[in-house]
Amino acid sequence: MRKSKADAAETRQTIVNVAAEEFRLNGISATGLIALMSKAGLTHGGFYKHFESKDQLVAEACSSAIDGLVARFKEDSAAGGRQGFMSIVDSYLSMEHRDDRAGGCPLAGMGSELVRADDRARAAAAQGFDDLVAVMAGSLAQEGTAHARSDAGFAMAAMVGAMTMSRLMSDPADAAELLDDVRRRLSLI
Amino acid sequence: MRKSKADAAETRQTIVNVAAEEFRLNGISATGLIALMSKAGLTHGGFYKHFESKDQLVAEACSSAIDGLVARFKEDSAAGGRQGFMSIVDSYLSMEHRDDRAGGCPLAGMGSELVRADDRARAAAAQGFDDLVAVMAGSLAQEGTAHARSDAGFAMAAMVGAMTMSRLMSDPADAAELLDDVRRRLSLI
DNA sequence: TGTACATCAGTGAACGCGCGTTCACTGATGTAC
DNA sequence: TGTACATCAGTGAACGCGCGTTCACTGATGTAC
Repeated sequence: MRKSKADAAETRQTIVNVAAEEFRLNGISATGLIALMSKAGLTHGGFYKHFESKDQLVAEACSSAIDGLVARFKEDSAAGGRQGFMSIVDSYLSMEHRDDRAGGCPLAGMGSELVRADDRARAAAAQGFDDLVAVMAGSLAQEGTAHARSDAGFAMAAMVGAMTMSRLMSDPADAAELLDDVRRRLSLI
Repeated sequence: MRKSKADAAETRQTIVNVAAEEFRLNGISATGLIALMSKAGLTHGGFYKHFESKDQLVAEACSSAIDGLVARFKEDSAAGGRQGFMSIVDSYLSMEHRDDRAGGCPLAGMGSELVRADDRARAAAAQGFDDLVAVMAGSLAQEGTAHARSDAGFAMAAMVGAMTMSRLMSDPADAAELLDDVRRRLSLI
């Protein structure tokens, strides 16, 4: 049942998208390829027609998820300046983001697993962090903030940590309080 | 080959200690009980004489690692005040900590995995975050800082995020730069 | 204090299961003439 | 444009392996008398 090139490319993209969600939701090593392919509407045997290994998929799924977040950062900060910067911060540090692991920031969703991941995945994550920081720094620089880059790096690290820690807390009120504290503090940068 | 009560208690503690290291170093789901028991100098069969399940061990190992870190926070901040606070920050955001995953902060080492872990482990991690924040807030409060608690929560979240992100970076210089930026920023709290 | 027996920490084989990966096969797509 | 054939996306069974967990067994420890 050979599929057309267009169909095959679409299938491949579907697998990457499903993987990006599942890895963020359930973790990388806890997500099996059989369940993953089944979620994508396929049987597992065809996996290796698209990817050389699970590690390669991890790297691509990570890149894809990061690219999506970078795009959202750009949308959020369209206004530019301090206002653009704070739009990113507010959107990132929201309870909606906390409760949407599957669609949220991959650095918060898979952070500690990415540290141990394949070189390609780790490199993609590190590059992604830089890209996100660059978007934030871009907004800050418009205001002439002296240390836009390092301020943005600081903010991004704080945001990833706050999101991860907020998800540990069982009481949503505690989570909201932490996110709020961090949001308020970052507005003073 | 029954062992004395004292020996058995020591064995149990050894397993928890080895687990706390291995989980932080290699991840929770990537660490198998057979390898873990072997590292503790035992065969795997005896595991269930001490723990009811792997999940229980995860929770205990997490608590144990957190307790160790809380103790270090207290030592570091013995001077109290802003100086005590910054001693914690400097020690946490060091390259030595970045390169010592096995002995470092469990929130940074297993953060995204703990979010998905057993309720007991997640609760232990959340409690641990609170405990660490409490120590930092204690130091800040001595200076009469108005919002000691929320400042400490902000600092802790930023530290966990910065440590995790710094470990993604392959170039140690990049990692050091991020840690330094965050350290400098937190000194301005 | 000495003896008989129950307890149980630790051993090592075994369990069912899901993992990542491979492979022979199918049949529609793409290509060469 | 029509035909013959090679390509290859997707299927489903199978692979070896390591996982968490169970269990019969061993023999030193702990306890009752």
